[in-house]
Amino acid sequence: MAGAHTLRETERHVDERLSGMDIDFQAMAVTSNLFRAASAVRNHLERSVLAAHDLSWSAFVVLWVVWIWEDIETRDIAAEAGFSKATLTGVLNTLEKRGLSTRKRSQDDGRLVIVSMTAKGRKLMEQLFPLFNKQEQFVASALSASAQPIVADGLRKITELTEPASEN
Amino acid sequence: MAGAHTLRETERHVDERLSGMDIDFQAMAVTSNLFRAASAVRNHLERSVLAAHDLSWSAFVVLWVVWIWEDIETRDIAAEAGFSKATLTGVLNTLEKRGLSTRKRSQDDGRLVIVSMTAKGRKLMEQLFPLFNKQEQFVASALSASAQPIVADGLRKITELTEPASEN
DNA sequence: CCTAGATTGTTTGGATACGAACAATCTAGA
DNA sequence: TCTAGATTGTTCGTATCCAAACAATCTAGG
Repeated sequence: MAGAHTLRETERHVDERLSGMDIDFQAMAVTSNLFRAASAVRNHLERSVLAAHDLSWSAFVVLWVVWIWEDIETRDIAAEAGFSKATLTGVLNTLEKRGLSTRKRSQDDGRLVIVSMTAKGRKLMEQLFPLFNKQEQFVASALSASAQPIVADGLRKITELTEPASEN
Repeated sequence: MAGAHTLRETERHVDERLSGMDIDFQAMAVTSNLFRAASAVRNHLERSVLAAHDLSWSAFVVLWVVWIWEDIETRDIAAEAGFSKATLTGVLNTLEKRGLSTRKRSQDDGRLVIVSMTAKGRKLMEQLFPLFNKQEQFVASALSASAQPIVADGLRKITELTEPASEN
């Protein structure tokens, strides 16, 4: 993952390569660093926290959403977690098989399915999330105290700007 | 993708849910916003630019890396693009099938494979990248002029901190 | 009450991604 | 020179993910 070139080398090389074109390098740096950072951080969290518990990234995300919102409808999980309902079906099957969450049909609306955590799932998250957050602290420690809220806020604004209004 | 709850609602709900625990909310905001932003931006770029040319995300990334570095070894592409060499093999097959790139064995080292672009591939990138960059500008426009370099720089620091030293 | 359309979760088929095993090639040390 | 180990790209098996089609259910309008 590390790359034969550092980020700075890459940026310099790109600058030269595109010198003739009318390119916004600042904007390019924002997005390309965004993807690289997200990938690196996800890998880091998977290896440092999730792997030991044999949890995939998406399984953890779903577990997290259910833990936070408690008795949540599956359509909301998909929206909250950021992937399709088709994917969610598979993840919920896995979580259910491992006894971490359960499904039940809504009584108000027969189409809806409500997901809730088992005691085992809740216990896992209570144990896991502090470890996860420790690594999140490590990640954020790359930023100065003053930069942290600017970055967090900037990322939120980017999300709000680019996230489509509809879902699936 | 949009979610039944806004980011602010989610953050508030999470704050309440975890109020008893010793959690670094600032760090949590940084990482969770990071993933959400990356996902939203990737979707936005796929739909607004790549879909019309029937290019997958990773195909575009590989094309980009090859375009920038020109006659690059596959091991470097994988490192630069951020995914495994197994994945890269498949992507290069696709690109080659569509006549956008070519492979040739290195003459210095029989194990290595050198990738270069075809004229068709180069033409595509010269047409495509300005459009891509226009959308990158749109993404970055979510940030104030003063925040842009702070965010770009912060993301780079996060990458450098969390990216593992070795690869594959 | 009835029914056409909308909504939801699942299934299906196909694309994408990775780790492990493998063959080809190179390198270092005797 | 020869060989054991390292390195590289590909193949294979498996897991993950999505769009489209589908069945079940709800809702609005007559």
